[in-house]
Amino acid sequence: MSVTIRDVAQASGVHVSTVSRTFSAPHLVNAETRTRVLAAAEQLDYRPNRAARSLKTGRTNNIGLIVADLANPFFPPLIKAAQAAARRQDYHLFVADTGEDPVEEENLVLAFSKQVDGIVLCSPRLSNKALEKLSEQVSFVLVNRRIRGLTTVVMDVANGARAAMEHLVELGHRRVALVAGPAGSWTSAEIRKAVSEIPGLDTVVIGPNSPTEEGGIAAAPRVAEAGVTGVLAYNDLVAIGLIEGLEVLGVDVPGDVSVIGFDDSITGRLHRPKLTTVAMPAGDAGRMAVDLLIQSMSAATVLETHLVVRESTAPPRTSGDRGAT
Amino acid sequence: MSVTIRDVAQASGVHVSTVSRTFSAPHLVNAETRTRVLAAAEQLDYRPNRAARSLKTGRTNNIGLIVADLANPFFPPLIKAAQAAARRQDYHLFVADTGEDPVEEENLVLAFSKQVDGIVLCSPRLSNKALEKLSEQVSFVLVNRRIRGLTTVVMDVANGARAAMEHLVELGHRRVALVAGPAGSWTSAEIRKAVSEIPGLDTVVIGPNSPTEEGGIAAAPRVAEAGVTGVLAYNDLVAIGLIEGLEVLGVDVPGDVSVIGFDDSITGRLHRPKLTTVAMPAGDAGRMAVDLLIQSMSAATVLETHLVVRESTAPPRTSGDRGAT
DNA sequence: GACCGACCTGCAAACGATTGCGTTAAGGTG
DNA sequence: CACCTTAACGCAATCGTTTGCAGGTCGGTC
Repeated sequence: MSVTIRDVAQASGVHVSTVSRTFSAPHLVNAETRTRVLAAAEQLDYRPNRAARSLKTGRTNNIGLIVADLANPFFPPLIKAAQAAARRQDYHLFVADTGEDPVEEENLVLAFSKQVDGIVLCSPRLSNKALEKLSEQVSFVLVNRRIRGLTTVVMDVANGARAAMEHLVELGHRRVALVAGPAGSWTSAEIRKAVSEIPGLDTVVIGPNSPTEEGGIAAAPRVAEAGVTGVLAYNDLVAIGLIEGLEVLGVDVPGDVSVIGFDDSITGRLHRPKLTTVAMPAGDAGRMAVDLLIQSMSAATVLETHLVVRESTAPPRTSGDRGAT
Repeated sequence: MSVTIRDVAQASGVHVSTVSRTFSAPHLVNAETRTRVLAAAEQLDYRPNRAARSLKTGRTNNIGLIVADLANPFFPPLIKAAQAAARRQDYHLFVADTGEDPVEEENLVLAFSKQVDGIVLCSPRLSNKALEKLSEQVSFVLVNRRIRGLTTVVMDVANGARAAMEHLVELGHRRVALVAGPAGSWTSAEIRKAVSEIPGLDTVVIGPNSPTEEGGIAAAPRVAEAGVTGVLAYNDLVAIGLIEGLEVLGVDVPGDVSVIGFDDSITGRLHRPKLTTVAMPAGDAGRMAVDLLIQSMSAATVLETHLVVRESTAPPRTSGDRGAT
């Protein structure tokens, strides 16, 4: 049926072990023999059987990537970079999404565990305890979730949130809302904590919310009632939904209320008004996570974020002239 | 190290073959024995080794999904649905993107071929000949590319393009542009052909273009010079880029020029002006493609598209009153 | 000229599951 | 009671690689 190491051995007149070595330990085989074997392999179109290889070696050269929601524009750039990084080192990438469901998340980890060398877990919703237990079965690196003792790559959302709030303060806003993310979200908690520590700002927290456009729309009435002039949303999707919901309620952005998103996703970038947002290095995170996994290093990496000021923020009406000078 | 079928056999006092059968052919083993084996497996936390299984059986229970560009918002819903469909049948999904590069596309197919039971190839850029040759090495299903003899799932873009153009005609437009996609794109060719057959419409084709926002921006000057009042763009990203580019040139959408996109992606949905676009059943396509692959059926499936009229289209200035009645 | 590395290469036992075949026991039929 | 069928299970070969071990050859050194 398919061409095996044995066929190549026969064709080049050597033993199978020599063929094996020309691929996995070339320095152990004579240069001349090696070229002969490679020629035969080429001619027969031989391709090693990864199942057999991993059965013997215990390594699969596969890695798994689990995200909360593939359709959330935050993830595709991360996945793309992760895939490219994996491929560069001859690894293949399994991808799956949990639909924000912790149970499914655990099932996926378990399902992957016997078939990958490691897992990149993005924005996990499982408890610390559950994650620590799982880490005994399979090695993984966490993205945007920090747990002592586990390898992590996190983005500095706290700093991003501070920058966003400072931007609002500079524009003259004093009373602002934080439209938070889902309950189990580490980043949402980080943002919340960071924001609460900012002095001179009257902050009302609205949430938890679904991290989607619908979440933003649903939060709009509560934002409108809160009497705020500025909003930091959990992500771009929520920000956009919020803007849409506010529009329906007759509230103008950025005229009446300024809105800042999170992620700097393509959807936010192309939205009108152009979204002021906190840029997240999703691609860097994806790449680093798989590199750490493949080198099987343990580390706690922090990636910088930065504020991108565009058009969804402006001075509040009452102090408009101050910001317009 | 890890718990194998042998451990389970020992723990439950039966032969390994019986354990194997309780998992892969339960009806061949006595009910009582089966529960005993299952209990032991559960207690030992046994999980079958897929490498060993696929080595013996020749099947991997993996499938590969290759797309042109993971960051293009058209694909994530397709990937999400494909992954869900695969998972429902205990398959896992490899994902990779080619960056629109035919060479990388072929490399990926080859790299996957020994490790999957089949490949879903979305919007392939390879030649018919190359694809036919590859199909001898590994079975695949093509999405949005029709080739006789190969299993395909295509969306009826021709009909979508006709509906879009008819919409423009009804609004009073007579001279329109088609901002085409990349050179190797089957859908772009289909759209072009369909549009050329529409009577009573003066169509200028602009392209090929990169299927991205940048592609749209780059095409804007040529659209402005073409003296058209309506545009059908290759996809939402191009449409949005085009709108942005036109805006810079002082051309208003939809006031001066109407623009229609393709895909109905999230990015287009959230854009302002709300994008009139041809909705593509990406999720359906992803699901069907993996289902066809798993059932290893060959078929040529056509999925319907439909026009979604929103706010990026309006009557042309010169006959505005006609459309406004 | 005996001995010693350094290099290559062959041998064969694994890795963990699947599966055709053979054996045994139980039950049914005439 | 002899015979046959069926159900349940054990036996052992096998899938394609990897890798520790054991030669074998060759050139160089004392």
